[in-house]
Amino acid sequence: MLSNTEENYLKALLYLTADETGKKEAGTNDLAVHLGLKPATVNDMLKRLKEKAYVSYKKYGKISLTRTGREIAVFVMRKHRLWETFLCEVLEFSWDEVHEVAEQLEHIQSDKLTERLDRFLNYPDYDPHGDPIPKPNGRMPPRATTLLSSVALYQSCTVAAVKDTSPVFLQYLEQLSIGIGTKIKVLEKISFDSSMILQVGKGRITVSEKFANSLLVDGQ
Amino acid sequence: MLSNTEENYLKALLYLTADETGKKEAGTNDLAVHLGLKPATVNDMLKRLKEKAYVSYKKYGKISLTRTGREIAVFVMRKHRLWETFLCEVLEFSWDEVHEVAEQLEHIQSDKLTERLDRFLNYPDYDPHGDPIPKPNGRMPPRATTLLSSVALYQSCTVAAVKDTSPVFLQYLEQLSIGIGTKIKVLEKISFDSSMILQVGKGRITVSEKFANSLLVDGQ
DNA sequence: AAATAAAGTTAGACTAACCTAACTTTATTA
DNA sequence: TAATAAAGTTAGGTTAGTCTAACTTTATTT
Repeated sequence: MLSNTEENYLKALLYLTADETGKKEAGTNDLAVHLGLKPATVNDMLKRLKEKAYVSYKKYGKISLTRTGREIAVFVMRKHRLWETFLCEVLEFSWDEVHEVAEQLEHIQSDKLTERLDRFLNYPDYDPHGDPIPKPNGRMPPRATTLLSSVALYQSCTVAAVKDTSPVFLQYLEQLSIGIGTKIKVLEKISFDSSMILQVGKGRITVSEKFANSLLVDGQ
Repeated sequence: MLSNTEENYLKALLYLTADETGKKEAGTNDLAVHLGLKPATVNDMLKRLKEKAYVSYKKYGKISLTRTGREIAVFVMRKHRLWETFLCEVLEFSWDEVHEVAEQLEHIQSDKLTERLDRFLNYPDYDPHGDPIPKPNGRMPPRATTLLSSVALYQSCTVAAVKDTSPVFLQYLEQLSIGIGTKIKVLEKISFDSSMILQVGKGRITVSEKFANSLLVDGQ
Protein backbone atom coordinates (compact mmCIF):
# COMPACT_ATOMS: atom_id res chain seq x y z
CA MET A 1 0.00 0.00 0.00
CA LEU A 2 1.34 3.42 -1.01
CA SER A 3 1.46 6.45 1.24
CA ASN A 4 -0.43 9.61 0.33
CA THR A 5 2.91 11.18 -0.50
CA GLU A 6 3.89 8.42 -2.89
CA GLU A 7 0.48 8.65 -4.56
CA ASN A 8 0.98 12.38 -4.99
CA TYR A 9 4.31 11.85 -6.73
CA LEU A 10 2.77 9.36 -9.14
CA LYS A 11 -0.15 11.68 -9.80
CA ALA A 12 2.22 14.57 -10.49
CA LEU A 13 4.20 12.39 -12.84
CA LEU A 14 1.01 11.37 -14.66
CA TYR A 15 0.08 15.01 -15.01
CA LEU A 16 3.51 16.04 -16.29
CA THR A 17 4.04 13.16 -18.69
CA ALA A 18 0.49 12.71 -19.99
CA ASP A 19 0.41 16.41 -20.75
CA GLU A 20 -1.25 16.97 -24.09
CA THR A 21 1.22 19.80 -24.61
CA GLY A 22 3.54 17.21 -26.06
CA LYS A 23 6.30 16.12 -23.70
CA LYS A 24 6.12 12.57 -22.42
CA GLU A 25 8.91 12.77 -19.87
CA ALA A 26 9.57 14.76 -16.76
CA GLY A 27 12.66 15.72 -14.80
CA THR A 28 13.45 16.00 -11.11
CA ASN A 29 13.07 19.74 -11.32
CA ASP A 30 9.68 19.69 -13.04
CA LEU A 31 8.40 17.45 -10.29
CA ALA A 32 9.92 19.60 -7.58
CA VAL A 33 8.27 22.72 -8.99
CA HIS A 34 4.92 21.01 -9.47
CA LEU A 35 4.91 19.54 -5.96
CA GLY A 36 6.40 22.60 -4.26
CA LEU A 37 9.40 20.62 -2.98
CA LYS A 38 13.16 20.78 -3.40
CA PRO A 39 14.88 18.76 -6.12
CA ALA A 40 16.90 16.90 -3.47
CA THR A 41 13.71 15.72 -1.80
CA VAL A 42 12.23 14.57 -5.07
CA ASN A 43 15.44 12.76 -5.91
CA ASP A 44 15.22 10.75 -2.68
CA MET A 45 11.63 9.78 -3.31
CA LEU A 46 12.32 8.83 -6.92
CA LYS A 47 14.92 6.35 -5.72
CA ARG A 48 12.32 4.67 -3.58
CA LEU A 49 9.66 4.71 -6.31
CA LYS A 50 12.18 3.21 -8.73
CA GLU A 51 13.08 0.56 -6.16
CA LYS A 52 9.39 -0.32 -5.91
CA ALA A 53 9.09 -0.30 -9.71
CA TYR A 54 6.53 2.50 -10.00
CA VAL A 55 8.83 4.74 -12.05
CA SER A 56 11.69 4.16 -14.41
CA TYR A 57 14.71 6.33 -15.22
CA LYS A 58 18.49 6.28 -15.46
CA LYS A 59 20.74 8.57 -13.48
CA TYR A 60 20.62 12.12 -14.89
CA GLY A 61 17.91 10.93 -17.28
CA LYS A 62 14.22 11.67 -17.65
CA ILE A 63 11.59 9.95 -15.54
CA SER A 64 8.55 8.00 -16.66
CA LEU A 65 5.88 5.91 -14.98
CA THR A 66 5.93 2.14 -15.28
CA ARG A 67 2.73 0.37 -16.23
CA THR A 68 1.92 -0.25 -12.55
CA GLY A 69 2.82 3.30 -11.60
CA ARG A 70 0.53 4.70 -14.25
CA GLU A 71 -2.33 2.41 -13.21
CA ILE A 72 -2.09 3.64 -9.66
CA ALA A 73 -1.93 7.28 -10.73
CA VAL A 74 -4.95 6.85 -12.99
CA PHE A 75 -6.88 5.24 -10.17
CA VAL A 76 -6.08 8.16 -7.86
CA MET A 77 -7.24 10.52 -10.62
CA ARG A 78 -10.44 8.49 -10.94
CA LYS A 79 -11.13 8.92 -7.24
CA HIS A 80 -10.28 12.62 -7.37
CA ARG A 81 -12.71 13.31 -10.19
CA LEU A 82 -15.49 11.18 -8.74
CA TRP A 83 -15.23 13.08 -5.46
CA GLU A 84 -15.23 16.42 -7.28
CA THR A 85 -18.40 15.34 -9.01
CA PHE A 86 -19.93 14.28 -5.72
CA LEU A 87 -19.05 17.55 -4.03
CA CYS A 88 -20.55 19.64 -6.84
CA GLU A 89 -23.58 17.64 -7.75
CA VAL A 90 -24.59 16.21 -4.41
CA LEU A 91 -23.26 18.58 -1.77
CA GLU A 92 -23.65 21.66 -3.96
CA PHE A 93 -20.11 22.94 -3.68
CA SER A 94 -19.20 25.46 -6.33
CA TRP A 95 -16.67 24.23 -8.85
CA ASP A 96 -13.90 26.45 -7.59
CA GLU A 97 -14.07 24.92 -4.09
CA VAL A 98 -13.90 21.23 -4.84
CA HIS A 99 -10.27 20.71 -5.74
CA GLU A 100 -8.75 21.18 -2.30
CA VAL A 101 -11.14 18.78 -0.61
CA ALA A 102 -10.84 16.22 -3.41
CA GLU A 103 -7.06 16.31 -2.88
CA GLN A 104 -7.72 14.76 0.50
CA LEU A 105 -10.55 12.43 -0.46
CA GLU A 106 -8.63 10.93 -3.38
CA HIS A 107 -6.38 9.08 -0.93
CA ILE A 108 -9.13 7.17 0.89
CA GLN A 109 -8.38 3.49 0.45
CA SER A 110 -11.54 1.53 -0.23
CA ASP A 111 -12.34 0.06 -3.61
CA LYS A 112 -15.86 -0.56 -2.46
CA LEU A 113 -16.29 3.11 -1.61
CA THR A 114 -15.03 4.19 -5.03
CA GLU A 115 -17.29 1.84 -6.90
CA ARG A 116 -20.36 2.66 -4.79
CA LEU A 117 -19.71 6.35 -5.23
CA ASP A 118 -19.46 5.86 -8.99
CA ARG A 119 -22.76 3.96 -8.98
CA PHE A 120 -24.44 6.57 -6.79
CA LEU A 121 -23.35 9.31 -9.20
CA ASN A 122 -24.71 7.24 -12.07
CA TYR A 123 -21.33 6.44 -13.66
CA PRO A 124 -20.44 9.96 -14.82
CA ASP A 125 -18.03 10.34 -17.78
CA TYR A 126 -16.87 13.87 -16.92
CA ASP A 127 -16.18 15.78 -13.73
CA PRO A 128 -17.47 19.31 -13.06
CA HIS A 129 -14.55 20.84 -14.97
CA GLY A 130 -15.22 18.63 -18.00
CA ASP A 131 -12.24 16.38 -17.33
CA PRO A 132 -12.83 12.74 -18.22
CA ILE A 133 -13.23 10.33 -15.29
CA PRO A 134 -11.21 7.14 -15.83
CA LYS A 135 -13.26 3.95 -15.75
CA PRO A 136 -12.39 1.08 -13.33
CA ASN A 137 -10.33 -0.54 -16.10
CA GLY A 138 -8.29 2.65 -16.54
CA ARG A 139 -9.85 3.72 -19.85
CA MET A 140 -10.86 7.34 -20.23
CA PRO A 141 -13.81 8.89 -22.03
CA PRO A 142 -12.59 11.10 -24.91
CA ARG A 143 -11.37 14.54 -23.93
CA ALA A 144 -12.41 17.65 -25.84
CA THR A 145 -9.43 19.07 -27.73
CA THR A 146 -10.76 22.16 -29.51
CA LEU A 147 -9.83 25.48 -27.95
CA LEU A 148 -12.42 28.22 -28.07
CA SER A 149 -9.71 30.39 -29.61
CA SER A 150 -9.56 28.10 -32.64
CA VAL A 151 -13.28 28.16 -33.39
CA ALA A 152 -13.98 29.83 -36.73
CA LEU A 153 -15.88 33.08 -37.08
CA TYR A 154 -19.67 32.74 -36.93
CA GLN A 155 -19.35 29.14 -35.72
CA SER A 156 -21.22 27.87 -32.68
CA CYS A 157 -19.82 25.50 -30.07
CA THR A 158 -20.57 24.09 -26.66
CA VAL A 159 -18.30 24.44 -23.62
CA ALA A 160 -16.89 20.97 -22.88
CA ALA A 161 -14.14 21.58 -20.34
CA VAL A 162 -11.96 24.19 -18.68
CA LYS A 163 -8.20 23.98 -19.17
CA ASP A 164 -7.51 26.28 -16.23
CA THR A 165 -9.13 25.23 -12.97
CA SER A 166 -7.94 28.09 -10.80
CA PRO A 167 -10.67 29.55 -8.57
CA VAL A 168 -10.19 32.99 -10.09
CA PHE A 169 -10.94 31.75 -13.62
CA LEU A 170 -13.83 29.55 -12.48
CA GLN A 171 -15.39 32.40 -10.56
CA TYR A 172 -15.09 34.63 -13.61
CA LEU A 173 -16.87 32.01 -15.71
CA GLU A 174 -19.60 31.86 -13.07
CA GLN A 175 -19.96 35.62 -13.31
CA LEU A 176 -20.33 35.36 -17.10
CA SER A 177 -22.89 32.53 -16.68
CA ILE A 178 -20.63 30.18 -18.56
CA GLY A 179 -20.50 26.55 -17.49
CA ILE A 180 -20.02 23.10 -19.00
CA GLY A 181 -22.65 22.76 -21.73
CA THR A 182 -23.07 26.48 -22.34
CA LYS A 183 -23.55 27.30 -26.04
CA ILE A 184 -21.27 29.96 -27.49
CA LYS A 185 -21.19 31.62 -30.92
CA VAL A 186 -18.15 33.49 -32.21
CA LEU A 187 -19.33 36.89 -33.45
CA GLU A 188 -16.03 38.62 -34.04
CA LYS A 189 -12.29 38.08 -33.79
CA ILE A 190 -10.13 41.10 -33.10
CA SER A 191 -6.86 40.60 -34.90
CA PHE A 192 -5.08 43.32 -32.90
CA ASP A 193 -4.93 41.28 -29.68
CA SER A 194 -6.74 38.06 -30.61
CA SER A 195 -9.62 38.86 -28.32
CA MET A 196 -13.07 37.56 -29.31
CA ILE A 197 -16.60 38.80 -29.15
CA LEU A 198 -18.99 36.01 -28.23
CA GLN A 199 -22.69 35.44 -28.09
CA VAL A 200 -23.61 33.73 -24.81
CA GLY A 201 -27.33 33.25 -24.30
CA LYS A 202 -28.87 36.56 -25.16
CA GLY A 203 -25.84 38.63 -24.27
CA ARG A 204 -22.54 39.40 -25.93
CA ILE A 205 -19.20 39.48 -24.19
CA THR A 206 -15.65 40.24 -25.13
CA VAL A 207 -12.97 37.85 -23.94
CA SER A 208 -9.17 37.90 -24.11
CA GLU A 209 -6.91 35.53 -25.97
CA LYS A 210 -5.89 34.00 -22.65
CA PHE A 211 -9.54 33.38 -21.86
CA ALA A 212 -10.22 31.80 -25.25
CA ASN A 213 -7.22 29.54 -24.76
CA SER A 214 -8.57 28.30 -21.43
CA LEU A 215 -11.86 26.86 -22.64
CA LEU A 216 -12.28 23.59 -24.53
CA VAL A 217 -15.35 23.20 -26.70
CA ASP A 218 -17.22 20.64 -28.74
CA GLY A 219 -17.99 21.42 -32.37
CA GLN A 220 -21.21 23.18 -33.48
CA MET B 1 -3.79 21.81 12.46
CA LEU B 2 -3.45 18.37 14.02
CA SER B 3 -2.08 15.31 12.29
CA ASN B 4 -4.26 12.23 11.83
CA THR B 5 -2.17 10.54 14.50
CA GLU B 6 -2.75 13.32 17.01
CA GLU B 7 -6.47 13.22 16.27
CA ASN B 8 -6.47 9.50 16.88
CA TYR B 9 -4.86 9.94 20.30
CA LEU B 10 -7.47 12.50 21.30
CA LYS B 11 -10.26 10.28 20.02
CA ALA B 12 -8.90 7.33 21.99
CA LEU B 13 -8.69 9.48 25.09
CA LEU B 14 -12.27 10.63 24.61
CA TYR B 15 -13.36 7.02 24.28
CA LEU B 16 -11.43 5.90 27.37
CA THR B 17 -12.37 8.79 29.61
CA ALA B 18 -15.96 9.36 28.52
CA ASP B 19 -16.58 5.66 29.04
CA GLU B 20 -19.98 5.20 30.65
CA THR B 21 -18.45 2.28 32.57
CA GLY B 22 -17.40 4.81 35.15
CA LYS B 23 -13.74 5.78 34.96
CA LYS B 24 -12.99 9.31 33.85
CA GLU B 25 -9.23 9.00 33.53
CA ALA B 26 -6.89 6.97 31.44
CA GLY B 27 -3.28 5.88 31.76
CA THR B 28 -0.43 5.57 29.30
CA ASN B 29 -0.97 1.83 29.19
CA ASP B 30 -4.71 2.01 28.50
CA LEU B 31 -3.97 4.26 25.55
CA ALA B 32 -1.19 2.02 24.30
CA VAL B 33 -3.45 -1.04 24.40
CA HIS B 34 -6.35 0.80 22.77
CA LEU B 35 -4.18 2.20 19.98
CA GLY B 36 -2.09 -0.92 19.48
CA LEU B 37 1.14 0.94 20.32
CA LYS B 38 3.88 0.68 22.94
CA PRO B 39 3.67 2.71 26.16
CA ALA B 40 6.93 4.46 25.31
CA THR B 41 5.45 5.70 22.03
CA VAL B 42 2.34 6.95 23.76
CA ASN B 43 4.43 8.68 26.39
CA ASP B 44 6.28 10.61 23.70
CA MET B 45 3.08 11.74 22.04
CA LEU B 46 1.48 12.71 25.35
CA LYS B 47 4.33 15.08 26.00
CA ARG B 48 3.62 16.84 22.73
CA LEU B 49 -0.13 16.89 23.30
CA LYS B 50 0.42 18.33 26.76
CA GLU B 51 2.80 20.90 25.28
CA LYS B 52 0.06 21.92 22.86
CA ALA B 53 -2.49 21.96 25.69
CA TYR B 54 -4.79 19.25 24.34
CA VAL B 55 -4.29 16.98 27.34
CA SER B 56 -3.43 17.48 30.98
CA TYR B 57 -1.61 15.20 33.43
CA LYS B 58 1.26 15.13 35.92
CA LYS B 59 4.19 12.77 35.68
CA TYR B 60 3.11 9.24 36.70
CA GLY B 61 -0.46 10.52 36.97
CA LYS B 62 -3.64 9.93 35.01
CA ILE B 63 -4.38 11.71 31.74
CA SER B 64 -7.41 13.77 30.81
CA LEU B 65 -8.45 15.92 27.88
CA THR B 66 -8.46 19.68 28.17
CA ARG B 67 -11.51 21.57 27.00
CA THR B 68 -9.90 22.18 23.60
CA GLY B 69 -8.73 18.58 23.35
CA ARG B 70 -12.22 17.30 24.05
CA GLU B 71 -13.77 19.67 21.51
CA ILE B 72 -11.45 18.39 18.81
CA ALA B 73 -12.09 14.77 19.73
CA VAL B 74 -15.85 15.32 19.69
CA PHE B 75 -15.61 16.95 16.29
CA VAL B 76 -13.67 13.98 14.91
CA MET B 77 -16.34 11.69 16.36
CA ARG B 78 -19.00 13.84 14.70
CA LYS B 79 -17.33 13.39 11.34
CA HIS B 80 -16.85 9.66 11.91
CA ARG B 81 -20.52 9.09 12.68
CA LEU B 82 -21.76 11.29 9.85
CA TRP B 83 -19.63 9.34 7.40
CA GLU B 84 -20.86 6.02 8.81
CA THR B 85 -24.39 7.24 8.28
CA PHE B 86 -23.57 8.32 4.73
CA LEU B 87 -21.95 5.00 3.90
CA CYS B 88 -24.92 2.98 5.21
CA GLU B 89 -27.82 5.10 4.10
CA VAL B 90 -26.54 6.52 0.84
CA LEU B 91 -23.96 4.09 -0.46
CA GLU B 92 -25.70 1.03 1.00
CA PHE B 93 -22.76 -0.35 2.93
CA SER B 94 -23.73 -2.88 5.57
CA TRP B 95 -23.20 -1.70 9.14
CA ASP B 96 -20.31 -4.05 9.78
CA GLU B 97 -18.29 -2.54 6.89
CA VAL B 98 -18.48 1.14 7.64
CA HIS B 99 -16.13 1.54 10.56
CA GLU B 100 -12.85 0.99 8.74
CA VAL B 101 -13.65 3.46 5.97
CA ALA B 102 -15.02 6.04 8.40
CA GLU B 103 -11.70 5.81 10.29
CA GLN B 104 -10.12 7.34 7.20
CA LEU B 105 -12.88 9.78 6.27
CA GLU B 106 -13.07 11.26 9.78
CA HIS B 107 -9.73 12.99 9.20
CA ILE B 108 -10.75 14.96 6.12
CA GLN B 109 -10.32 18.63 6.97
CA SER B 110 -13.16 20.69 5.61
CA ASP B 111 -15.78 22.23 7.82
CA LYS B 112 -17.89 22.96 4.79
CA LEU B 113 -17.82 19.30 3.81
CA THR B 114 -18.92 18.21 7.27
CA GLU B 115 -21.78 20.67 7.42
CA ARG B 116 -22.97 19.94 3.87
CA LEU B 117 -22.84 16.22 4.57
CA ASP B 118 -24.90 16.74 7.71
CA ARG B 119 -27.44 18.73 5.72
CA PHE B 120 -27.55 16.16 2.93
CA LEU B 121 -28.23 13.42 5.48
CA ASN B 122 -30.99 15.59 6.97
CA TYR B 123 -29.24 16.27 10.28
CA PRO B 124 -29.37 12.75 11.72
CA ASP B 125 -29.25 12.32 15.52
CA TYR B 126 -27.93 8.76 15.50
CA ASP B 127 -25.50 6.79 13.38
CA PRO B 128 -26.23 3.29 12.01
CA HIS B 129 -25.12 1.70 15.30
CA GLY B 130 -27.43 3.94 17.32
CA ASP B 131 -24.58 6.09 18.62
CA PRO B 132 -25.46 9.77 19.00
CA ILE B 133 -23.94 12.15 16.46
CA PRO B 134 -22.55 15.28 18.14
CA LYS B 135 -24.01 18.54 16.87
CA PRO B 136 -21.78 21.34 15.50
CA ASN B 137 -21.74 22.93 18.97
CA GLY B 138 -20.52 19.68 20.54
CA ARG B 139 -23.77 18.70 22.24
CA MET B 140 -24.94 15.11 21.86
CA PRO B 141 -28.44 13.70 21.48
CA PRO B 142 -29.29 11.49 24.48
CA ARG B 143 -27.84 8.01 24.41
CA ALA B 144 -29.91 4.95 25.28
CA THR B 145 -28.74 3.45 28.57
CA THR B 146 -30.96 0.42 29.17
CA LEU B 147 -29.38 -2.94 28.46
CA LEU B 148 -31.59 -5.59 26.95
CA SER B 149 -30.44 -7.81 29.81
CA SER B 150 -32.10 -5.49 32.34
CA VAL B 151 -35.51 -5.44 30.66
CA ALA B 152 -38.16 -7.02 32.90
CA LEU B 153 -39.99 -10.20 32.00
CA TYR B 154 -42.91 -9.75 29.58
CA GLN B 155 -41.79 -6.18 28.84
CA SER B 156 -41.38 -4.90 25.31
CA CYS B 157 -38.63 -2.62 24.08
CA THR B 158 -37.08 -1.23 20.93
CA VAL B 159 -33.45 -1.69 19.90
CA ALA B 160 -31.78 1.73 20.18
CA ALA B 161 -28.07 0.99 19.82
CA VAL B 162 -25.40 -1.70 19.80
CA LYS B 163 -22.70 -1.60 22.48
CA ASP B 164 -20.46 -3.95 20.54
CA THR B 165 -19.74 -2.91 16.97
CA SER B 166 -17.57 -5.85 15.96
CA PRO B 167 -18.42 -7.23 12.51
CA VAL B 168 -19.08 -10.68 13.98
CA PHE B 169 -21.77 -9.36 16.33
CA LEU B 170 -23.30 -7.08 13.71
CA GLN B 171 -23.48 -9.90 11.21
CA TYR B 172 -25.15 -12.11 13.81
CA LEU B 173 -27.75 -9.41 14.41
CA GLU B 174 -28.33 -9.21 10.66
CA GLN B 175 -28.88 -12.95 10.60
CA LEU B 176 -31.45 -12.64 13.38
CA SER B 177 -33.14 -9.74 11.54
CA ILE B 178 -32.41 -7.41 14.42
CA GLY B 179 -31.52 -3.79 13.68
CA ILE B 180 -31.97 -0.36 15.18
CA GLY B 181 -35.70 0.10 15.75
CA THR B 182 -36.54 -3.60 15.97
CA LYS B 183 -39.19 -4.35 18.61
CA ILE B 184 -38.34 -7.07 21.13
CA LYS B 185 -40.41 -8.68 23.90
CA VAL B 186 -38.84 -10.63 26.76
CA LEU B 187 -40.63 -13.95 26.99
CA GLU B 188 -38.43 -15.80 29.45
CA LYS B 189 -35.29 -15.34 31.52
CA ILE B 190 -33.24 -18.44 32.25
CA SER B 191 -31.70 -18.01 35.67
CA PHE B 192 -29.20 -20.83 35.14
CA ASP B 193 -27.04 -18.83 32.68
CA SER B 194 -28.93 -15.54 32.36
CA SER B 195 -29.88 -16.28 28.77
CA MET B 196 -33.15 -14.87 27.50
CA ILE B 197 -35.91 -16.02 25.21
CA LEU B 198 -37.16 -13.17 23.05
CA GLN B 199 -40.00 -12.46 20.69
CA VAL B 200 -38.67 -10.79 17.53
CA GLY B 201 -41.30 -10.19 14.88
CA LYS B 202 -43.19 -13.44 14.61
CA GLY B 203 -40.30 -15.62 15.72
CA ARG B 204 -38.70 -16.46 19.04
CA ILE B 205 -35.00 -16.70 19.67
CA THR B 206 -32.75 -17.53 22.57
CA VAL B 207 -29.83 -15.25 23.27
CA SER B 208 -26.93 -15.41 25.71
CA GLU B 209 -26.19 -13.08 28.60
CA LYS B 210 -23.30 -11.63 26.58
CA PHE B 211 -25.70 -10.91 23.73
CA ALA B 212 -28.25 -9.27 26.03
CA ASN B 213 -25.51 -7.10 27.47
CA SER B 214 -24.51 -5.87 24.02
CA LEU B 215 -27.83 -4.31 23.00
CA LEU B 216 -29.18 -1.02 24.27
CA VAL B 217 -32.93 -0.50 24.13
CA ASP B 218 -35.58 2.13 24.64
CA GLY B 219 -38.43 1.41 27.06
CA GLN B 220 -41.72 -0.17 25.92
C1' DA C 1 34.66 23.94 -28.19
C1' DA C 2 35.17 26.31 -23.93
C1' DA C 3 32.51 28.83 -20.59
C1' DT C 4 28.45 29.18 -18.31
C1' DA C 5 23.92 27.85 -16.93
C1' DA C 6 20.67 24.47 -15.72
C1' DA C 7 19.48 20.10 -14.04
C1' DG C 8 20.42 16.31 -11.16
C1' DT C 9 22.80 13.98 -7.19
C1' DT C 10 25.01 13.31 -2.67
C1' DA C 11 25.86 14.13 2.14
C1' DG C 12 24.38 15.46 6.35
C1' DA C 13 20.63 17.27 9.34
C1' DC C 14 15.82 17.63 11.15
C1' DT C 15 10.93 16.16 12.78
C1' DA C 16 7.10 12.93 13.48
C1' DA C 17 5.97 8.64 14.80
C1' DC C 18 7.19 4.49 15.85
C1' DC C 19 10.35 0.83 18.32
C1' DT C 20 13.35 -1.90 22.31
C1' DA C 21 15.72 -2.05 26.53
C1' DA C 22 16.59 -0.29 30.81
C1' DC C 23 15.12 2.30 34.51
C1' DT C 24 11.90 4.70 38.09
C1' DT C 25 7.75 5.31 40.43
C1' DT C 26 3.38 3.71 42.20
C1' DA C 27 0.29 0.00 43.46
C1' DT C 28 -0.53 -4.56 45.23
C1' DT C 29 0.00 -8.31 48.07
C1' DA C 30 2.18 -11.80 50.95
C1' DT D 1 5.89 -3.26 55.64
C1' DA D 2 8.96 -5.28 52.51
C1' DA D 3 8.86 -7.69 48.18
C1' DT D 4 6.94 -7.96 43.91
C1' DA D 5 4.15 -6.54 40.09
C1' DA D 6 2.31 -3.07 37.22
C1' DA D 7 2.50 1.31 35.24
C1' DG D 8 5.07 5.03 33.53
C1' DT D 9 9.43 7.22 31.86
C1' DT D 10 13.95 7.80 29.61
C1' DA D 11 17.54 6.91 26.34
C1' DG D 12 18.80 5.63 22.10
C1' DG D 13 17.56 3.67 17.51
C1' DT D 14 14.62 3.41 12.86
C1' DT D 15 12.01 5.04 8.76
C1' DA D 16 9.52 8.46 5.89
C1' DG D 17 9.72 12.74 4.24
C1' DT D 18 11.50 16.99 4.29
C1' DC D 19 15.50 20.50 4.17
C1' DT D 20 20.38 23.07 2.88
C1' DA D 21 24.79 23.14 0.95
C1' DA D 22 28.06 21.30 -1.91
C1' DC D 23 29.07 18.74 -5.80
C1' DT D 24 28.58 16.38 -10.62
C1' DT D 25 26.64 15.87 -15.02
C1' DT D 26 24.26 17.58 -19.06
C1' DA D 27 22.65 21.39 -21.92
C1' DT D 28 23.16 25.98 -23.83
C1' DT D 29 25.39 29.78 -25.61
C1' DT D 30 28.72 32.56 -27.43
